[in-house]
Amino acid sequence: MAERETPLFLQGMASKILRNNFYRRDDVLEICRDLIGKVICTRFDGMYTSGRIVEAEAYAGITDRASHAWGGRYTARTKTMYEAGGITYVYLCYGIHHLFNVVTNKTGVPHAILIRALEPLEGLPLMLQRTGKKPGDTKVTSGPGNLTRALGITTSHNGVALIKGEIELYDDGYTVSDQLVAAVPRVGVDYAGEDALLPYRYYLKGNPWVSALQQTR
DNA sequence: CGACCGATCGTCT
DNA sequence: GACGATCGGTCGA
Repeated sequence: MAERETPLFLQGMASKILRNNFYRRDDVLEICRDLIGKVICTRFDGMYTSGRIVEAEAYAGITDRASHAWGGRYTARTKTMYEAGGITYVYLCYGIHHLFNVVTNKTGVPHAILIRALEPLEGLPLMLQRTGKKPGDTKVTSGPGNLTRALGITTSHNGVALIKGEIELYDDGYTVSDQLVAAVPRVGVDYAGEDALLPYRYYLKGNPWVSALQQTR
């Protein structure tokens, strides 16, 4: 069988799929920052979409009160995070929203990164159809719940490896200087006490697709 | 604008 | 039985 095809827009570019050596590093903050500017592609039932990551949050495992794995919680839901990096962690939030995370680090260390916003690259009409949004609405891929709806990701994709063709991340050579990356507290984690103040939310400064709230500069 | 609220259901206590 | 790593609508200033 022929090698799996490269996404159309990446052909001819100096692009490469992110492999396990990218995800299985120790520093979840470093990986989170590195994800800013990378490309997510999904292909479900022949329907293809892609977008560039402009916002993400790190969840630093058992010592992080904001993480589902805080204190070493190991349940049917959180066990995915304890697997080796390079897979998804997708869970249902508020009974409505499917939130997409990338699992990092090695087996037994439940680190994860929540992808919060994308700049659409390909398949925007399909994203608009999936979300019921109108052309020009930047909320189509802004916010973790909106983003998964646009990409077609649901909890049925929990635990899927990020190199199998359904959900993949790429480095297409687009570079993001440190000057353009902001690090601020995470959204919606007031329950986490002082850990709610940690600057674990990274975003591309000035990018219109970044989800609302304190777009400092 | 900002504050508030309902939706909706899996997960954990 | 309570509570979300959210969103979009409404209401009032």
